[in-house]
Amino acid sequence: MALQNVNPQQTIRLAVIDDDSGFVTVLAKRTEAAGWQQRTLAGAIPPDELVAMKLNALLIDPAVLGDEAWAYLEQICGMLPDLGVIVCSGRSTVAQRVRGLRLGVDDWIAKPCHPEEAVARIEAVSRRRRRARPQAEAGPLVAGELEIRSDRFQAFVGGTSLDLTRREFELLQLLADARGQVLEREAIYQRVWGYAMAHGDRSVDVFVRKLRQKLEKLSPGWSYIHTHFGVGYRFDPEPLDGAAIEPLAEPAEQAAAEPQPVPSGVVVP
Amino acid sequence: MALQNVNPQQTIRLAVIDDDSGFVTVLAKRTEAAGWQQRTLAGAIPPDELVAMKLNALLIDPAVLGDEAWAYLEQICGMLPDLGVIVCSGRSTVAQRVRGLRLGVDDWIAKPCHPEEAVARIEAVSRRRRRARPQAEAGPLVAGELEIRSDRFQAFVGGTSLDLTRREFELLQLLADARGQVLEREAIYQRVWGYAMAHGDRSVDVFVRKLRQKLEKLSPGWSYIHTHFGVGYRFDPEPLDGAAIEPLAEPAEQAAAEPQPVPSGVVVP
DNA sequence: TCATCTGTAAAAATCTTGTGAACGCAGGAG
DNA sequence: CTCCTGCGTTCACAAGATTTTTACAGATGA
Repeated sequence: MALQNVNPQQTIRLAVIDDDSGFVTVLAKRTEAAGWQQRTLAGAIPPDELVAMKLNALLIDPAVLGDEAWAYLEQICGMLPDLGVIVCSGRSTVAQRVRGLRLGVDDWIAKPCHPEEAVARIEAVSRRRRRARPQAEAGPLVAGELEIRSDRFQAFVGGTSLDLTRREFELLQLLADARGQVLEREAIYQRVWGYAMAHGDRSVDVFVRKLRQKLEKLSPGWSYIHTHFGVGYRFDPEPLDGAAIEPLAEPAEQAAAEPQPVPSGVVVP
Repeated sequence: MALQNVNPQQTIRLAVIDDDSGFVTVLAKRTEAAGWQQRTLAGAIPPDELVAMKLNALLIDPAVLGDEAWAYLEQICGMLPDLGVIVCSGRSTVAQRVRGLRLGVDDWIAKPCHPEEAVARIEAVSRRRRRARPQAEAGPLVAGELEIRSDRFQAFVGGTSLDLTRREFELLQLLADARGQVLEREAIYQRVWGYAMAHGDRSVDVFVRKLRQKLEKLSPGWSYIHTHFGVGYRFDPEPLDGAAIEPLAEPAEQAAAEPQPVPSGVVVP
């Protein structure tokens, strides 16, 4: 049970890259009052470190970064589509602001700016994540013979653990939460790994294989993760039809005649 | 292979509530150039009508609404969580902007403002909104016996999947979304493949044939894709004339068994 | 009737996915 | 401090699926 849920909204995790100590201090005061977690960064931080901070928003004054500001913004926005990026700059031209917004910046504020407005804009940018996430409280999710317990970061079949690693569990949970919906690889990667998938990355496939292995080991007779060629994966527990039964009938006519359930473990295009 | 994806995102549907005709006109020019669909509204429009317009974003000058502006903004933002709302006002105080942003407004621009920046901000807001809710809304599209489910990248007839590949599905979805409108090959190719069609490319024809095949297999008795000689294709589900059907025995098997030379496409002069 | 345009089918070219194994890294044990 | 072990990442292939190309016959409209 989460006691720290003081704020019905959600506590926003904010990082600030700015050397205007006055502004940063005033801002920190406000955000603290709002129950946010704020951290000030010295300069350009590698994207993966930002991921590790699990930020909701990043406020950045490009002046701090000098010439590398544009490149950094582009990198950040490209790799972390879920991170709200707000630029807070001194003088700027329309062309600069347009360039920034096109790059993926969510909002561009002019300095000096009232801290209250900055807070409101950060909030507006972060607002999208309001999607109900009752996962922490929701009871164990049961699917087929599988029981997914987010409180244990583990899945079980008949009481025995699948021994999933963290990534494996997160992937399984994401797929299972999607409830029969096809998820594209990019979307999966984005949500599990936290940043944009590089072209040609096969991590998702590899982890799906690991999951399938562990699932089949403890729950043979069920098929859980289905491949959609050219698209992605879909979670949907299906009992494997006793393969022993009817290997005789002709598949073609049968297929045309009745709305057969998708054959087990089959690749659905 | 030139990947000049003109439309990385989708085309944005924008509505404007503003009586500054000069600004609106200039804006319309820019948005049109960007391939967006823009519409100007006279005043406060009921939320359900806004829903019907399937908008991505709404640009609004509160001055047009007078005293009801705040109430209207609150109503809109509360009822249409998927709509990006941008306020573009004349003079405004920090308190007003903060109030608006807290209400749910996504961005607040000061007038006069460069139309290019307005466009960029609308784009930024739409981008964020879109990421927040990938595909939850689009309910299944039903046409004739056909049910197109974008959450599964698949179409069904009576619960049975057509087993469409990704391209086939995208083509079908494009045609079906066009609702009875004739689409030229070039336009189809541009939107499904993402780049310009080379002269003499028959890909569209080939995929239309594949679609027709799969459609007829599961839904004989209906004609979905119609050819317009020298132009392109049009999606419009029509029951085939009763004379042709009426096989006393099982229609499904029969249809599946022999590839009847029935013209798959009704040619409309 | 002729020049095009479209429907079909099948071969050829590409792209995707499943899989096994090597690699590198970080934390824990000894 | 070094060695081991678990975990995540990347690579290389093979097996398949899908897409593109090609060729030809049937349609269409002038």
